[in-house]
Amino acid sequence: MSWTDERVETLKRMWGEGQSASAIAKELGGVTRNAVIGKVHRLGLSNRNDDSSNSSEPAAAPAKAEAPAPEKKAEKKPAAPKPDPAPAAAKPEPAAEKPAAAAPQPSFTPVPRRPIVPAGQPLPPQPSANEISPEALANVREVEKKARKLSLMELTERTCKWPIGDPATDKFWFCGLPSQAGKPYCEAHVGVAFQPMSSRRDRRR
DNA sequence: CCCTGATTCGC
DNA sequence: GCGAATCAGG
Repeated sequence: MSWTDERVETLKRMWGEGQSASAIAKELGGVTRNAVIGKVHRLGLSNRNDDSSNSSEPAAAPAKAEAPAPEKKAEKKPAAPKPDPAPAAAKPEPAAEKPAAAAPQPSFTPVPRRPIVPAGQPLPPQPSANEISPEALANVREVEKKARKLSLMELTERTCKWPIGDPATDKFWFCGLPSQAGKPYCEAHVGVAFQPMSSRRDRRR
């Protein structure tokens, strides 16, 4: 498969939507996520540094006498310090108001909403606390019906640790569904626990 | 172990 | 330009 205009377009669209490279690769077919990532980089889509007024200087501009250091086999420490300015917060979607009055409420509301204050100017927004998409909440209710109802001891690295019920009674258990990679919750619960998903551009490497 | 994106480098 | 291999992190 080659990168036709159409395929590139799909790539751009999905990447812009915050889709993962593997998801995009799956959608396109015939390519691996590596291929997608590679393409994304070549297209200059990886970082949101759309510096329109920038035409030269990739990153490290050798002022004058810069030690070339060919270094054919740079195994470790390529050394590429790049200042990463705070990413501007993006607003995924407006979301509705009070989608579910009788939400499950895991007793301690694990909703670590990300502040993300773009050291900028006014900061008037101050959105009204929660803004979870109705679908997400509906999904959660659905998911909790088919929770595996695991006990604390049954939880593993890959089980959703979203608590359900009242810890003070026997009517308490954990979701237990397959958790998302690296996350403590399953997909549905990740959806209500975390809003953003794509602002992870801070690699020190 | 699962996943994510980032980077390198032979082709 | 391409993408597998590898790396780094969650």
